[in-house]
Amino acid sequence: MNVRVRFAPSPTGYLHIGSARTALFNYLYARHVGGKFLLRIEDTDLARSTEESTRSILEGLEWLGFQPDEEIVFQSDNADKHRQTALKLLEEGKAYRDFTKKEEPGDKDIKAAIVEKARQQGGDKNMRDNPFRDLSGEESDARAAAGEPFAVRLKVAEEGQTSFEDGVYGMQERSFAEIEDLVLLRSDGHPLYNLAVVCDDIEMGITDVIRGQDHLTNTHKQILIYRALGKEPPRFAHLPLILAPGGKKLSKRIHGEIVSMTTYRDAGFLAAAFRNFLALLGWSAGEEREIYSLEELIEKFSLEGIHRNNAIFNFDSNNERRWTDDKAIWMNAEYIRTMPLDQLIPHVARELKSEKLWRDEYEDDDREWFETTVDLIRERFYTLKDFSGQGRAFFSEDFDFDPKAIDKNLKKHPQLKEWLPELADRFESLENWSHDPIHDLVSRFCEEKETKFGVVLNGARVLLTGQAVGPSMLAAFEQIGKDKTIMRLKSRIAWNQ
RNA sequence: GGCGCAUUCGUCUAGUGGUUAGGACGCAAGGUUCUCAACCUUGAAACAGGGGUUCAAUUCCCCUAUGCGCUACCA
Repeated sequence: MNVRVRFAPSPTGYLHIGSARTALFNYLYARHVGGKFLLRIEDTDLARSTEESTRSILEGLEWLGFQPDEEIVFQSDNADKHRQTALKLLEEGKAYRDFTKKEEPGDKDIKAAIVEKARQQGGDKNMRDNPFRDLSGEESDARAAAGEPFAVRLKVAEEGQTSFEDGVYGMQERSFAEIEDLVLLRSDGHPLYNLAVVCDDIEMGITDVIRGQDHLTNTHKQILIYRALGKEPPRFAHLPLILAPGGKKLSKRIHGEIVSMTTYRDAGFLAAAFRNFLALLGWSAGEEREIYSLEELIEKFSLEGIHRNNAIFNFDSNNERRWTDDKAIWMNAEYIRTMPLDQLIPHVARELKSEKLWRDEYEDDDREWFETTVDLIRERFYTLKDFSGQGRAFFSEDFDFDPKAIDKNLKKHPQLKEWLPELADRFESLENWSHDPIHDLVSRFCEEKETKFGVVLNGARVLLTGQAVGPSMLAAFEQIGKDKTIMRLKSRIAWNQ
């Protein structure tokens, strides 16, 4: 049978890191076995679903490169079918009408109220004590005909258990005594999650459900629905969760933007690097290496390599340098400095365009210059943003001077105020503007002034790039070019700051 | 409260009934250097606790602790 998997987010916020990894694993699994990767938007909770969320999720997926193989399914479009299915189960006696009045939510937090109620009921709760469970068909029909509102509940058998072999967690069993007669249809006719998921998964021909471990107990309920419908359930595999530092829940409300995929896209991460990072959060190929291309991930991916324990996404919101996981930052830097230059170039171009630093010549006449420059400066960059930030002076005259750099490398050596313009004069007469002649000239200049090479070069670095750190100055002179080098060495702007 | 899942360096993880418990990030020290990275070398850093089983347990079993999940006419 051809494998068909789906990623099924509910559009109640942007694509967060846990969902992104679920999408990744579904994608890798599908590609590994040559199956299809589908996308379903679970927007049945009209009150909380927004189009904006849907758009944001789609954007996140697009950035990561996970395009669905078939048309996107919107769950709300199938509400009628879900309803029909519930009614069919009702007709067949596999479900029943519950005429209990719907409880209005109290003032308290819904979640807290549920836990409180559960605590009071303890372990003694009889899941089959609903008085309408065994109501006669005639009476049930009559009350419904009279217009009395009802919810539809699945009639779970008294005795027995559900079981399934989870692709990650192994054999899972649950006694019926632990499963309530779950509501399929609300009293307003609205189909609920478990029903909708099962119906759609059947409809879409899903063979493997790979989702977060938070659905582990739902799976038993869903299997009951499959059975009631006379369908064979798909295979299931549940993924460990991604937690915040300290092992706490990673939440949009508390942790904010840091959990959103678009944050990483906008912060200058490469999708390839972030995918790679995500893949290693809860999965391993069992080897001592960290860098994997998408193709390699697809080739090596297997459910067996997925861990059972939750992983912590490490970050420190009080530390600017550690705003997100160290390893993610490292991996992005690793990609930036080691990936094939021709693959990096388009990303840099996009960044420069968005910062208005792009010139069309970079694509034709100055293409070679552009490539060499990118190759030179990428060595110490962490994100694509650095190309328009730290690397700005290579692409524009409009760059800022780092005050610390001025103090440390310029003002500490007041003689540089005379020396650097003098060096510029010497450069004027240099015919061959390339590394070796520049080196010889500077080194003779330093001997003459009886100063260290570094003093002059570091001073020049501040005037030429505005930074205290950067690539080799000799290479920088060459790349920035003779005219601009001379001009910047003579500039007084930095000195006056 | 009930049910379920989990527990190897700070973090991501490898691994085995007998290992100096390996790698990566981060951290520290040193080397290199025009700066900073990169790179190289080195270092600190872990089997949650208690019982079993066994000649031998980090590995198998049980208990405890801790964390997480579920416990809705949410998804």
